[in-house]
Amino acid sequence: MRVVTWNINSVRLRAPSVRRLADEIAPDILCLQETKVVDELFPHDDLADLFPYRHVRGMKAYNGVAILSRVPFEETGGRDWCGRADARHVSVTFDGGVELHDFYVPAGGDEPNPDSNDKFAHKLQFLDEMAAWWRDRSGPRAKRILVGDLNIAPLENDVWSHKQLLNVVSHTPIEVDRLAQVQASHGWVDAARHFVPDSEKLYSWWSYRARDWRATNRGRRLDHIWVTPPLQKCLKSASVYADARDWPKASDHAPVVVDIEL
DNA sequence: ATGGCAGGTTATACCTGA
Repeated sequence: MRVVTWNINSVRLRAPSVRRLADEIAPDILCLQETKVVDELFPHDDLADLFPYRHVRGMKAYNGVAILSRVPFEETGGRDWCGRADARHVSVTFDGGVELHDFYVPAGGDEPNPDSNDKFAHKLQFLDEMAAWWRDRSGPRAKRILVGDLNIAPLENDVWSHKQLLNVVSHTPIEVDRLAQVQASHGWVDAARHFVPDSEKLYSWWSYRARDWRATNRGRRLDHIWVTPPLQKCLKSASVYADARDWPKASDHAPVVVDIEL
């Protein structure tokens, strides 16, 4: 089973890129973030032949998440966080009981100070609610997968310069600590780092602002795939499909790919 | 050291991204 997560930065603009991704790497399950479209206008017709099963939750202009699948799922869910109906979470349950959750964590604005920056306060609250929710959902033997744009690059080699990004939102110690609490709250295993050692650079996002993103390579690993301990031994491979960052009208995020033997 | 880009909007400047 190939699970892919991708911040697509507008699913209507890039529906053709979903087709190309399907052609090139054939995901069984594709989780999207920043779809930026209300459910009524989601491009179902463009994608139904590739992914007959779809659970989408969007809003106008901002955020929005979607799970597209070649294999059926039984139940669908997703909840609001921080008291806002802002389309940042959907979930599905597959035959056999494997749960999949797709998140889009708030970016957090510019200034890493929750007292002066409401967006950063929102990000921290979102992470705290996630940690509390997963802590309360007992069942360490449950088979669960959590994917998404978590908007945090936790490790030193998840960014191009640890020192230069220490005070930049996405890599500040306060966020990294909060994300570690989310991870610890349910025993989540970082699937990408299960295969790529911490000593090795690994990114999933490169800014649009670089003239040549590949040459400067100032990336960050903001997109993640986590699994619960019972699925750890099922992990077969993990990678970032950076080729997609070079496609015409590319998203600034590249897809993250994990193969799991379910 | 700085600034650089992109998507969406009852747009044609401004918000958000990170």
